[in-house]
Amino acid sequence: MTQETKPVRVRFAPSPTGYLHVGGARTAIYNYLFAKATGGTFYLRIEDTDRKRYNEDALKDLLRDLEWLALNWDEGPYFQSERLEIYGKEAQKLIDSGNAYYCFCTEERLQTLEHGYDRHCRELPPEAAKQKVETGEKFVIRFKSPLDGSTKFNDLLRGNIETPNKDLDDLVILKRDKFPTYHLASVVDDHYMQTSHVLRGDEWISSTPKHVLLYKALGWEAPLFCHLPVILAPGGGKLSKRKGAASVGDFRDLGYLPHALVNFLSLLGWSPGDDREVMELKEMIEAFSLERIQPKAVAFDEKKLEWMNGMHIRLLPNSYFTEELKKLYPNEQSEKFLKVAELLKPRLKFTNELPALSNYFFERPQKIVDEKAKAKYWTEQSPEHIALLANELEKIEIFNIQNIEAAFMKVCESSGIKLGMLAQPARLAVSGVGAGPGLWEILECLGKEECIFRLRCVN
RNA sequence: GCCUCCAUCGUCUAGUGGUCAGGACAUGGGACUUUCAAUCCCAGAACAGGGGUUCAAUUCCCCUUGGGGGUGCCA
Repeated sequence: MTQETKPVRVRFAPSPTGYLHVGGARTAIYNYLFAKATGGTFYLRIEDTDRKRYNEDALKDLLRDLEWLALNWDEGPYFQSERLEIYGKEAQKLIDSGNAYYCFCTEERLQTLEHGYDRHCRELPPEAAKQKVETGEKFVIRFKSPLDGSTKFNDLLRGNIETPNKDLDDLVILKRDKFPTYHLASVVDDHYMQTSHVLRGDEWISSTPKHVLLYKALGWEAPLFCHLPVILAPGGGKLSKRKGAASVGDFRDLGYLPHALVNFLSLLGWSPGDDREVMELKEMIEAFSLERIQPKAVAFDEKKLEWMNGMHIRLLPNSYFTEELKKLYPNEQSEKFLKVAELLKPRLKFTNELPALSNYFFERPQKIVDEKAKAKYWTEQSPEHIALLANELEKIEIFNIQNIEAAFMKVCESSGIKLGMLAQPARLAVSGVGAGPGLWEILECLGKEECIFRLRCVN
């Protein structure tokens, strides 16, 4: 009841140990969308409590990737490694209240155990334990899980989940190096940072009862939980680099638009409830609700992502492409950029295809590079036909599409060949490749002088 | 092994007791006859299986099967 009236505060809490995977990105997206949809706050927290796996580059990449995706956080990043004192204090509170205990078991001893920790130190008298601590013996602090009864919580997607306490172990909350484990750190932070909803991957479902118990032992109200399904590789199984791109950085390098990725990822496990798929961020925010997330694990279909990227490329303003072209060809005059942008926009699938597809508009092709098209369309008579075409084009006064087409038709008629056998060789002569925008458009864009030069050059 | 979550076309999904089970990607075919795209049209394609509950189950319950996750001094 009270929780419903609490302001929404959600977080993305990655651990800087590797690249930001699409699964993590989607978790971030859902947190972001939920915050924006409810007028809440989205904050970033870095869970860097594992000193062995900490990776500075991973942290940099993570921040860069989130920024690239435009998932702008309202607060943070907060770093758990800077909050050690707080966790230590809370762990001490749990000791004092009898909800946690010191454990002095060595790693060697733990390794001999077959089915997890056997609660060996649980019944050690507090005084004895205290003495050991004071003499400098190494220890961890474990949570004292109840031995009977059960713990339940309400998952926003799955409803009630109840776990018998006998299945819960005495988890470590403070490690030998005085760093907290995820369990303690996230509970403490989510409390003090007033997190209203915990939206995280569903690999956390089985630890949630332990977290609920921790909240209870600390006398706190637990946030609402919503466990998000995982993203699987196309054929099923874990998503990994081996099975294709898996990290946000990979997709950026492949030429995907950040918003296309965000749009696609948001639809992996969620739908707006109608048939909309290609959506602006604003639309997604307006349509977003937790209830519409599916609990089912989903497969990553890169073909659909490709399609969606194309859709978003077509939605981009022409100015995006003219700016890119300006960067690629700084010495060119700008009125050409708009024409090229219009011609290329509908046939781009990836933004990084622009250099290769636009090249011949600005630089003369050295030779015909498309051997396949050449084999299909180029004949012994082609140079002759192209010469006739060049002559015909030369006569044109107003070099526009209509007149260019008429010139082609005239050559076809006079030499009795099909249009394809003239147009394709001409395309190869002018652009070096066998595929692209309409030939008349290309020629018009190139201009009369340049066209004739290129055509005559081939001979 | 034990615990736990999940289950609609190949894939992402709509659906919440009575629907010709809808859409999208992908696939196949067609149109646009200079190419490649884009675009438009058409087609094939699903309720995992078995029990219940009900006049009626894709929809509710149980079991099986399949898949995921957990079982760390990793997150």
